[in-house]
Order: sequence, then C-alpha cells, then structure tokens
Amino acid sequence: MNTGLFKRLFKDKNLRMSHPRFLIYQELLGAQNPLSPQELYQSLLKKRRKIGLTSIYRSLDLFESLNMVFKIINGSSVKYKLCELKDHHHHIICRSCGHVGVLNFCDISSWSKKVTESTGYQVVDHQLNFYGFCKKCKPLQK
Amino acid sequence: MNTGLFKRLFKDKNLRMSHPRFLIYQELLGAQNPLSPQELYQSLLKKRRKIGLTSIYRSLDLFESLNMVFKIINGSSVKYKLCELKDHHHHIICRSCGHVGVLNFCDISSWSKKVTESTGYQVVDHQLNFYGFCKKCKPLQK
DNA sequence: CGAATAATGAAAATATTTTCAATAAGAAAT
DNA sequence: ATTTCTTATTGAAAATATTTTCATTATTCG
Repeated sequence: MNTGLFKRLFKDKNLRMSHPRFLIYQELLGAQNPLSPQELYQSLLKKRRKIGLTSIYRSLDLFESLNMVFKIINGSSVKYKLCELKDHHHHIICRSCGHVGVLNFCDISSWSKKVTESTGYQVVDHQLNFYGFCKKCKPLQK
Repeated sequence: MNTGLFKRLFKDKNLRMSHPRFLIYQELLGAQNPLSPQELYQSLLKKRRKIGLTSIYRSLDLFESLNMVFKIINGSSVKYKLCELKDHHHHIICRSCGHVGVLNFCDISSWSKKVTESTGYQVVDHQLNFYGFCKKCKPLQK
C-alpha cells in the first residue's frame, strides 16, 4: 500500500492523516516482525519522534477497522502487523512463533447464507482464523 | 452441561474442581446475559462468596480453553457466556445488542486442507465468527 | 490421614481506555 | 498562498482492566 492509497482511503472516510498516524504507519512498514503497542512506542521514542502512547492505541484500533493492520492475539500478548492486502481476507497463525500468513482466498459467501437461514441474522461481516504450526516450527514440535 | 460432565472433563485434564471455579460456573449458569469479569465478581461478592478477582480472570481463561465458555469481544467490552455445546462450534454476534448465537455446523475441514496446501502450515485449530444484526435489532438499523 | 502439587488471593506490575482541554488538519474563502 | 473556520485528533492524567509474582491454601490421590 503506497502513500497515495493511504491518503485516498482516509479522505473517503473523513479521517485525517495526522503526523502520529503517519509515524505509526511508517514504523510498521519498516518492521520485520509484528509489533506490540509498547514496542512501537519505544521504537518511536528512540528516534526522537514525539508521540503519545494513547495515540498508538487509538491509531492501531483505527487501522484495524480499516483492514490496514492485523491484530495478533497470542495468549496475553498483542501485536500488530501491516496487511499486504487492503481488502477482506483471512489469516493463519503459528501457535509456536506467532508468524502470520495471509490467505488470499475467501469464498465463504455460501456460509453467510446458511447462517442467515438458520438464525435470522443479517450477516455483515465475519472473521476466520486458522491456527497451526508453520514450516519452520513444525519439526520442532514435541 | 451438568455437574457430572463438568467433573469428568476436569479429571481428564488433571484439573481440580475448586470452589472458586464452581462458583463462577454456577454464576454463569444462572445468568440471563453474558457477564464481564467485573460483573461476575460483584455478583459473587453480593452473595457473600469469598473469591478473588484474579481467580475470575484465570477461571474464565481456563473455561474458554476448554470450550466451556465463549469470550465476546465487542469493542473494548469483554463478556463471557456459557456454551450449550461443549464441542467445537462457531458463533454469530449481533453488532447492535451483542447477542451471541451458536452455529452447530462446522464443515470447514476441506478449508484446512486448502490452507495447508497453500501455506505449508499444519493446521490444528480455527475460529470463525460471523457478525451482523439479529432479528430484534435488524429493524432498528438506520 | 499425609504427601504432592494445582490453585488461590493479595499486592505489584502492566496494559488499555476514558476524559477533557489544547492542537492541528483540511476545507473554503479570500 | 494566506487566513479563517470547523472539527477530528492529540496527549497528559486519571480511571479501569488484566496479568504476574509468590507465599499460602485446598484438592486429590494413595
């Protein structure tokens, strides 16, 4: 996702591309691994970026709602990673190292219909995560 | 789920059926709505049950891992409800009132195979939630 | 009844959310 | 471009929520 897309996405929703938000976006872009709010904060402080921890929490929430980042909850640890795809997709998460893979197929529409029929709900969203062991961790399992 | 099942489930996993755990279970059983850890705590205090808040958090985590309860995360609110089914299943959650419906079908096995083929992961678990508006809330939508 | 150890609870440490006054981003007009 | 206006956003502090630590207690098993 480039800066242009970033800008347009925000404008459409009447959101402002503030400096703190941009800093967080850049930091995630440069990161090798998923980052926790605290790690993000420390990393920006180290670079002398002026930012409040509260803004980090708020921006990450926002980014998540925009499908820009994925929130990885592993036990009591919470980390975020930038998504390659800005549109709806699913994930697979390693129970050992926490690596997150992206699944770029999503043909769950027939399911939604089934759900509506059996419950009367109007389905507007869904979330599907798979958990397992990635190639690297699979051999290490005991 | 009756007390007998409760006991057996615990014994199998070398878990102990402590008094705090049983109190929490009973409280959830009697509740009309999903409860937050805090609500659970206050409710037990009111009944003069001696219990620590820490135990509530720990028990709920445990119950969740045993598929005995479902953790409902709605924005920043966290609540728990007892599950009717003790085996693997999925949920549908109302975006308006938070009502949680149980879906007792789960034929996602072919998906897991697809995921393994495309990512190399060994899939051991998955979670699928649908979100929408329940019968009651659907007409109220603006 | 013990012995072994899973589980508890109080307190401390962290993490997250809320509140609210101050600031800054974007739009419109000049 | 510059100014002005509107209001989305920020950050500090306070309020909550959650997790960890660790010495003590309670369950279960033999």
